Amino acid sequence: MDWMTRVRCLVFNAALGPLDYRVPEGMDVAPGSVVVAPLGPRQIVGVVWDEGHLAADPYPENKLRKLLDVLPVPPLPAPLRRLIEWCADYYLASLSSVARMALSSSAALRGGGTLTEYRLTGAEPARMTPQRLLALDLLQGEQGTMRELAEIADVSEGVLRSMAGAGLIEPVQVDSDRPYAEPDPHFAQPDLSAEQAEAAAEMVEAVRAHRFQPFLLDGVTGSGKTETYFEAVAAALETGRQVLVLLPEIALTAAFLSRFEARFGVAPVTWHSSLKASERRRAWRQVAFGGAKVVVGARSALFLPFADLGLIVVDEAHEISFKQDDGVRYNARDVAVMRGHFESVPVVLASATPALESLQMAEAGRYRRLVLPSRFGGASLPEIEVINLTETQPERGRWLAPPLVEALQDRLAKGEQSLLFLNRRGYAPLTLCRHCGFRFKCPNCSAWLVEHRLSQRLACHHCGHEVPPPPVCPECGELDCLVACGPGVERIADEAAEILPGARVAVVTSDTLTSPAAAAEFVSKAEAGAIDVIVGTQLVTKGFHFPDLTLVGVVDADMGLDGGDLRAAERTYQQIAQVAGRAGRSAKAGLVLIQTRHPKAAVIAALASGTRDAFYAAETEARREAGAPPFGRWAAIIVSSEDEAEAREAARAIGGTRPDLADVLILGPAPAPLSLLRGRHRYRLLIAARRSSEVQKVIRAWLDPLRFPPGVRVAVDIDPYSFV
DNA sequence: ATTTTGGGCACT
DNA sequence: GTGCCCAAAATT
Repeated sequence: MDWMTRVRCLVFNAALGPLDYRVPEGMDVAPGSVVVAPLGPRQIVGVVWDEGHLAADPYPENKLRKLLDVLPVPPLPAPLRRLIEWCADYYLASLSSVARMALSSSAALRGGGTLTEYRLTGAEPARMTPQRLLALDLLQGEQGTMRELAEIADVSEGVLRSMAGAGLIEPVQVDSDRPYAEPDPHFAQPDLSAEQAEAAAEMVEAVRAHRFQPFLLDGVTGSGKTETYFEAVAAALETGRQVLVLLPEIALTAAFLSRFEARFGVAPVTWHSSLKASERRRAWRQVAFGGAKVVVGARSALFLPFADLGLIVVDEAHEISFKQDDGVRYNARDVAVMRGHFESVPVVLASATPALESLQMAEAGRYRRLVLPSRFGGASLPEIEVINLTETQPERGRWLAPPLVEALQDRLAKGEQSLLFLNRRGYAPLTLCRHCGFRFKCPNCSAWLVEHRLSQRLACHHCGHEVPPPPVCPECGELDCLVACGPGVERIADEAAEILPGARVAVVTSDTLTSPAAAAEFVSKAEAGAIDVIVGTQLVTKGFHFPDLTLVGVVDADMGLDGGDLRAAERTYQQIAQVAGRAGRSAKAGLVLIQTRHPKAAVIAALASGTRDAFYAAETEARREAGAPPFGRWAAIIVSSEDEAEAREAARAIGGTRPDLADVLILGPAPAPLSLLRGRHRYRLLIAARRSSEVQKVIRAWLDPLRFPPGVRVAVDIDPYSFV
């Protein structure tokens, strides 16, 4: 492209718009090329963008500087460039901040590199030791780094090093960014039910046609959604294209990986924030070069530069953790659909409890709804009963009511597993002094400190602030006067252990399952029957399949209902329906007991009677009448500063220039419910607009002219999920 | 964001 | 005039 003497680039600097550069003689660049450009005395990474896509006056020819270098990676593909533009426009973010998410491995951009792996030479050992015998046996056909081989052979690296010295093991130089083993679409053909086969066929057809088509795969818990969409994955693999599977939690990947490997012979490539730099680099490069066929990842995987994408799956698509709440505030579920649109590939949103927005899209004919109405393998859905806490109370100082206690004792006696669900980490959400009434509060946030007995800490769940529990009250100095108020999972676990002497109780939260390895260990213990009672937060509500789990107790069904959140009822429904779905997944029937003070509340009644559609219909009507999403467009403007007065003043200034429009209602500014978060004082404005209004345009025109002191941050949240 | 510049001011 | 500090401008 030697005609292209000048190009416009996105540069990775949040404060700068697109910049023009001259292309030096002999340099080959195209839209999407990742380049190094001079900026003042420095060098900066940028991406060559499409002619005519970024509005700005052309920079005078005589002031242009030359690009310095093109980095050795494929240019970002056009569908990804369109996605970046769409995200920046829709979520009111800068192009460079969105583009940065696509270049999320700086090491990958430079490329190249080798590492040394080792394998058996097949030589006969002159001297044999027990360790060497073990290694020779277990390392047959294996190749890996010293560390990996030591792990496989269960011997120390020293043993292997001596074997290398004796010529039993030889080094092999390998490309550190080599392609991954390819999944085999025919490795293990599953037996699908007629329902599953029918749903799979539709998805497979869309994959083969390379056609944009969103699917809402709506199947009850235990209906085999994963096996069904695996057929679409297989179809994409058969045509040589790549697949992206998004999961809401890293904790779920362990279970997913083993199911994937059972179906396709090898594990997929994983992508999440805790990858090491070298793993991240290899994954990024192979996604870009096409040597990573199936990537399973967290929401950030959405912006990977797939060479030839054939399918996107969003599993547990209703999960609110797909909404990113800092930096670029995007919803991965919605961005996935847009990426499918730009890539011309189908997008599968799989869930047993779809988001109301997704159901509405299906209703409107925009998404194709595929229904799996029954559990796989003849298992039936669990029976659900409500315990009315206003009539049937737990003993004083306890949280489990007698019917739940009896059910737990019964399951323990039968050797079956139980699951107690409470969406609250730690031992107790509030600690106070019974002498003077002092309450432990976070110094950086307007929140109480949560007692964690396992780690002996009082912790803030918002900013990570931690202190050891003091022996005396910090206010009045009284000894032994601190009392824990309210239950957390740790406290429920203690109670379960008291009620059920000898029972093996496991607490499962993000505090205890800190890594995929820890998650895998929990799963294998639970599957082996080494756990009688699981006490967990939302982490245990989905993805797990324990055949002997027959009782689920919901400790406090009302917890999520207060707070006046738009999605409170929907979220409560989803969480309880999901956790209920853990019960009775195989031959033995399941029972779910829901403790509530509001048995008549619509969401509880719907759960008890299994009338999901009626609940969703009523909730949809309520949203329609309120003009709430998906029938209206909502947005939030969050103003924050370490200085309270400065934040208030900036919010007031924004409020003072609000546009006056018929179809846009603007509320606030008001202090945010969490008025202090991580040391920043926060104010917010809420914008409720008609669906037809161009709310992004309105907000841009409103905020663009305003200037704020340094230290004041103004963030816009389109389609907000968090109202704190 | 980072770097350069330029103005105002105290000091010599 | 020189040095120093801070705000404003420029970066393609």
